[in-house]
Amino acid sequence: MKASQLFFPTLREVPSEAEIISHQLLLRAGFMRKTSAGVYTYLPMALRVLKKIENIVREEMDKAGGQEILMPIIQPQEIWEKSGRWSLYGNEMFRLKDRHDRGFALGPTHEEIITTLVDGEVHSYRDLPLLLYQIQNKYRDEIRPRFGLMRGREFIMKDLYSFDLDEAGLDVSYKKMYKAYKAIYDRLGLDYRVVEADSGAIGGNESHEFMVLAESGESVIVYCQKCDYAANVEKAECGLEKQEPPVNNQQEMIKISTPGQRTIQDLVDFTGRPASEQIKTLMYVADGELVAVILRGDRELNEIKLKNVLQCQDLFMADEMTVREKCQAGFGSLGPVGLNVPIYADLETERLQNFTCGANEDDYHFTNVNLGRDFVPEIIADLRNAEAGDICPVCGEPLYTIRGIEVGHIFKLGTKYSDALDATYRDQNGQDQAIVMGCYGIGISRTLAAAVEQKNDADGIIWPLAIAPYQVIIIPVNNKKDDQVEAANYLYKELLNQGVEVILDDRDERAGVKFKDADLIGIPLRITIGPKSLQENKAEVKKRWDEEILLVEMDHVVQHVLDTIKNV
RNA sequence: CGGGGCGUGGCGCAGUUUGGUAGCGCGUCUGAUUUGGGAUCAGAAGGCCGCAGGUUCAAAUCCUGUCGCCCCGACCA
Repeated sequence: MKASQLFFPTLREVPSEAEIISHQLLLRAGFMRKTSAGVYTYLPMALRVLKKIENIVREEMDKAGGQEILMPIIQPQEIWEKSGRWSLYGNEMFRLKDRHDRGFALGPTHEEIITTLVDGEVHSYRDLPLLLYQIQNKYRDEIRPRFGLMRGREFIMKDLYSFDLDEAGLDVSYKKMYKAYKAIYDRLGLDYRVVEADSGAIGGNESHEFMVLAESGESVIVYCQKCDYAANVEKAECGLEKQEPPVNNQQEMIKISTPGQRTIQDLVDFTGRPASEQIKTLMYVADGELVAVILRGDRELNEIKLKNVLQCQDLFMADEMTVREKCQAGFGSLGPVGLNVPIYADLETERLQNFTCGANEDDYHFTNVNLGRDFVPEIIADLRNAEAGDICPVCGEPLYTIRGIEVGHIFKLGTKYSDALDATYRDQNGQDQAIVMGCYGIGISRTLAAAVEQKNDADGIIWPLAIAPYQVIIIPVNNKKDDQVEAANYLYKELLNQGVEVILDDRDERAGVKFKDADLIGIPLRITIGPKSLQENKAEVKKRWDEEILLVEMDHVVQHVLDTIKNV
């Protein structure tokens, strides 16, 4: 492609709306433009990248036995009501009506459709297992779309659904997908980690997320350097340190005056005791009932764990009015002692001795409080977020944290949807059985953004070769010099003949502009034809991720490029 | 949904407090000189100041409404 013909409107200045680097670069490099909040138009360069990602995904899905289909974006209300999610999905679902006032949704996901389809067409154990997938636009009316493609309201996703006879079959399908996903991210050329994830309310006992590592990632991962353990902090189990329980040295509980001290930090400053010897008390409303949660002062509650322990549908923090009514004290002076709501205690609190907590009276706290003696929790369970320095639940070594962008998620659905939508097959004994399902997603457009987020420098994007919009860009330094133009044209044609995806920057621009643009759009290999090297009948070859400039004999350039592409 | 901010040529912004002929930089177009990291000079085009009302002799500026966009929050007391 000749640059003069290529539609890639680059910007010198950073668009003010873009917050993170991938968003800025994708706009600046002329890959996309915003159409509406969280909705983007992909320009030719981005579309090429998307197609490459899609193709890698497609090949690996096919290799794993998947068959591609294409389901509609627009989905009837009816099937969502059957699965019960028409009401459950809430405001995140785009809803619309047709002229007959019938309800539809723009599909945020496709379990309903595919299960209905399979229910209609699969009747016998002979028809299973079945792996069906699609690459399709999805729609979620996010509360707050942000970070460009990272959290859009329209996005492209690959979703595969597995249908099996039983749990054992599901295990096989799941492992196939796990393997295929690893192959995909290896081929994409991105640094990633597979982490154990929360399968949440969906049910099923196994779930993994595929995380592209990046500073700006929205997910925090804990991982062990010694063994393979890695998990989303939302899921990571928090074990207790191996140290012996403290010797019993319980002291008499004392009430202390703490005027105006509300936060844990206030109390650390005021009492001189570290946050790890304080207890914080959080009040939640779970399915309408007020509950208290206690944690060490330096820990964070994990709401997902709490929700799992409480077995509730609906969970949110209580407002101060509600709390004051029930507890005679406001936030900041709450504590477990004498509290008339059920207490859910984090594991660690049992280890604490003589800790400090609110006295359920404004401006007063207790110190030397002890669990068991001064109050008794309803349940003691793992309720907090994992942190760096926690011990690995597998091998006991300290854990580290790192941030990642969730680009893939696989989980076992079991029979949740097949039960709800009555998708069954007839087994060898003539009995109807629920089909056992799994569901496996990859955010295609998000993967594009994640790649930029991970691979960039001050000059622009650095595409991995496997997904670069073009592999090579040829820049004649001065397109008024016939010998340069001629040499550039020669290489351009030769590379095209070899099937290399190449841009010839034939624009009437100064060298600086062409270099800047080449760096910005992130083409992996750059061939420069300039007067100095051309005199020796050589071209300069530079890798985008490398400073080194190689002088290559004109006759060897094509082979050199082919070798480089092959070896990376 | 709460809080904050912003809508002024394609992009980035100033002008709004104190109403009085709409500006700057980048980009675009023409010409010349240039040509190894976002050139220089000369000239030019391009904006009913988000939209709709209102106040006023006069509104980008004041008032009301509305739409859109961005940021923070909506969990750690």
